[in-house]
Amino acid sequence: MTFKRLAEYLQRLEETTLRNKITEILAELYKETNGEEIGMICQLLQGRVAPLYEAIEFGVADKMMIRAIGQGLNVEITDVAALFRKTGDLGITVESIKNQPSGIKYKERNTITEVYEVLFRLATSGGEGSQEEKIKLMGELIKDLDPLSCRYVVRIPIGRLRLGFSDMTVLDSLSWMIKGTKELRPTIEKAYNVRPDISFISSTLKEKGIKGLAQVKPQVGTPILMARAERMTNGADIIEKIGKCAIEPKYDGFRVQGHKRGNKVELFSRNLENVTLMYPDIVKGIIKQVKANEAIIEGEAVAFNPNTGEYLPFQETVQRKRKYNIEAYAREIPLKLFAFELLYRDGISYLGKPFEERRSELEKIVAKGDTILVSQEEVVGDAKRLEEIFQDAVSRGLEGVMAKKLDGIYRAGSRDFNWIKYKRSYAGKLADTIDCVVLGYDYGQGKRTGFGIGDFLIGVYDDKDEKFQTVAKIGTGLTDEEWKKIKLRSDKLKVKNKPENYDVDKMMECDVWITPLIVVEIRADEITRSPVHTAGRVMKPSISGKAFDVEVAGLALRFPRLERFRDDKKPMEVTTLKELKKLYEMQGKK
DNA sequence: GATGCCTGCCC
DNA sequence: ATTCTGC
DNA sequence: GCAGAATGGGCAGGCATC
Repeated sequence: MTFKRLAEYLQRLEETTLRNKITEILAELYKETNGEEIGMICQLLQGRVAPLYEAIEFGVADKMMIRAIGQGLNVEITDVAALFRKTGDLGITVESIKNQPSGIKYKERNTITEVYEVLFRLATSGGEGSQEEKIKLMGELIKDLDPLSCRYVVRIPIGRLRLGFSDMTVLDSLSWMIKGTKELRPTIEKAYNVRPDISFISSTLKEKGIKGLAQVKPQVGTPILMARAERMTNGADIIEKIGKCAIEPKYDGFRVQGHKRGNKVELFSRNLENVTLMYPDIVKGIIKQVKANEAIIEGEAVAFNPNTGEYLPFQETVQRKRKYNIEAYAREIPLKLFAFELLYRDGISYLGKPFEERRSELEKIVAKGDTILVSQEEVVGDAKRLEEIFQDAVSRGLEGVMAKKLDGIYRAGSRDFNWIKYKRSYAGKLADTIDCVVLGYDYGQGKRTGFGIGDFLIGVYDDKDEKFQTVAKIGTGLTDEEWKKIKLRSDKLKVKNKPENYDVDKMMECDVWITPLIVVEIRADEITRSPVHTAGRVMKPSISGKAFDVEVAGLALRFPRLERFRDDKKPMEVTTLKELKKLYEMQGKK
């Protein structure tokens, strides 16, 4: 099949928002392919050339792609960037440049296989000169392909196909290809969950039918898609939703799935990256403490201070995710793994077994020790007790709690109410919001292009410096109507240059600056130390004296979102730097 | 070797 | 991560 | 309620350049 033919299908898909229709069109597309092509197509639709658990990344995003478009079409990079700002989509950008009369002929016969192979080479290129190489490969593709194909070939590496469907709909459509209905989706999904390789799944279905997936079972060494939790904001709702449930603390670390066979252990991140070499302490812990020949367990890894026994904030924990200096960091910032799931053990899959059974089996196979701790849990049947546990968790400095449905299966890859997270920041206390002033905004991408705004920069006031200093950009919490409204209001306040009394890092520069008059109430989970936000930040000369380094990091907001507009407040009444510093200090001692 | 920009991946 | 929206 | 698409802060690491 030609890539052009695929592009025509993608255009049809992009034009409809109806998921049933999308499913049908995809099935129609598959019918035109052979077993190899369907694998490549499904893989490319994920914006990749290999499954997540293979360490093959494009290493190409917006900036590199802009350079590739410039080189491929012989256009100034600044012009490409300008058009991108306007269109909010690099696919549309390249297509519209390509549609301008240029006299350059393009081939129409590139096959999907050829395009896939170029993208694969691009993704596996590395080392000195590799950026030039990637730009060259991408540029040649853009030069060779027709305008419509260019739209999609550019969107694949940057992972923004924007077709209105993703993995789950692809699984539906594979069912549709075989049966003309979605009835095989559960079977296909079950296989995909334990072998998250869409190329394998789709090719197998095409060549062997649904029977081909019968042998796909959890396997040590192949990561299983991780379950995620829905959110709720109070104990009563949780009990009403799932009844009697198990409550566990919610730690602020990162997810780890551990695979053990004999004395060999592999670790995977939530995104299925193989992270075995990064965490030798967890590997040793699993070998020592997990009493099963084969097992797949899951938990949250959190760093702690070995001297005080206190758990460390996320910003320190995450430093353990590294490629170099591993042993030194492991000594300085050791990890504990709070195990909360058993997914597989010695030939038996626990994915479809109720939580209580997974949990009791987990307790049996994890021996007491220093590194792997089975997560605490309490089964509760009433909201009052749930709230008590939640309050206790919060006072211990934890993020909140997780509630797990007692008879719920492990819903690999999906987010549903078998797991519910109840976080501190949902509780809606005034202490978690601050008032800020809008300093500028950026043009949006995709859907937000139409609004002319995608996010806005906010700051607090430092009455000592008499400057506005930044704490976050806001890109969520507004309805479509509110986006349109704030854009209109902002444009009335537009100024040509960044005002003198704005203290903004280069990284946070905005497309449009405005007079500081719009006041917003912002919710966040936490105040963190920031290298790029300027609230309270102090700089010092760098070693060479030619640049500046951060001496005291600024303050910023973690998971910032708009709570509401505060038209009743004046800009001079927003939170001051002094108040923000106080809030930061207070959160340390809860 | 220092710096800056960019990317991918944690949340 | 959070949030909004079409189906 | 699911699935998808907008968007956040901030960490390490790769590569290019000064």
